[in-house]
Amino acid sequence: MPELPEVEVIRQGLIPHVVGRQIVAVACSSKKLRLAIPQKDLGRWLKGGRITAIQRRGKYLIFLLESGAAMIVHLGMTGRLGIFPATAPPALHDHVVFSLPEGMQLRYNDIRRFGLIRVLSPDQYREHDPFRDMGCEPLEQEFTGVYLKKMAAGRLQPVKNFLMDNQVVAGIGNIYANEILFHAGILPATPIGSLTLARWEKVAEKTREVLLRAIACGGSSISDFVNSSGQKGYFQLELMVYGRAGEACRQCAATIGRQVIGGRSTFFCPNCQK
DNA sequence: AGGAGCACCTGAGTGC
DNA sequence: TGCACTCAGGTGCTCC
Ligand SMILES: [Zn+2]
Repeated sequence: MPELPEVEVIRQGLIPHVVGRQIVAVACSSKKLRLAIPQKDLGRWLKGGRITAIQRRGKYLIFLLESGAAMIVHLGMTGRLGIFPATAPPALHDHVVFSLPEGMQLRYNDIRRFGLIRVLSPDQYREHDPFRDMGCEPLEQEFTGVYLKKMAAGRLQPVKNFLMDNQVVAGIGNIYANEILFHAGILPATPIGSLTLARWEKVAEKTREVLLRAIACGGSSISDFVNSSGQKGYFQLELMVYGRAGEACRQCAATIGRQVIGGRSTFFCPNCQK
């Protein structure tokens, strides 16, 4: 489900319900996500704490607490965060429930349990940047064609793998890597060593455009993505290549191709992308 | 360095 | 109705 746009949509949707509120209680299931849910630390640092901000880094959400502690959440493939009245019936695969004032709850649900929840104490959060190895944020000023060309120097991999490398750019997953390369007019298998600065500038520009447009659309709801209020996004209506193998290109009517690159389904227009 | 293959999970879809 | 198989928005491991 969630790449950068979906995570950002969730962040924005949660802010009015969660920031400034105190967490009255925390309840978790005993099933493990990618790692075990840190039940003890949730009790120690989240329960009774007040959330002062929700930040995003790549596909990670960071909940900051008044105490200086932090909770880091990654949604994996099927993770959801939603706001519900405490009276709403629990859903299958709800794994953590944060009770808020006025009978509301923040619930973490994850069918496949590829998600991740980490709690950092104030000392840990202050002394250790958990994102120090992560690449730059594609919506920040530092993300430019020059940055991409510099990071690509000496590497040979396909441009799609490079864009999905979170140590290069944070937050781009399979859907958006495919879409960005379509709009940039570059075939996904192109080795990065051969790209000129002008083409890298195009990649940077289209990355920003695609991600911002997807956020404005409320994300892509391919099968089950919903925002924190349970509503679907509609960027899937604007997808040019992702999931469209065998269909006609929406720009030139050529047949959209599919190949596996880096173990992931890759879609492209053989005519619009060179 | 980075590719291939696999692992972690559940569920939807397809073909027989 | 069941079974076998493929695929899915992510990450991280081992082996070459
Ligand atoms: Zn085309």
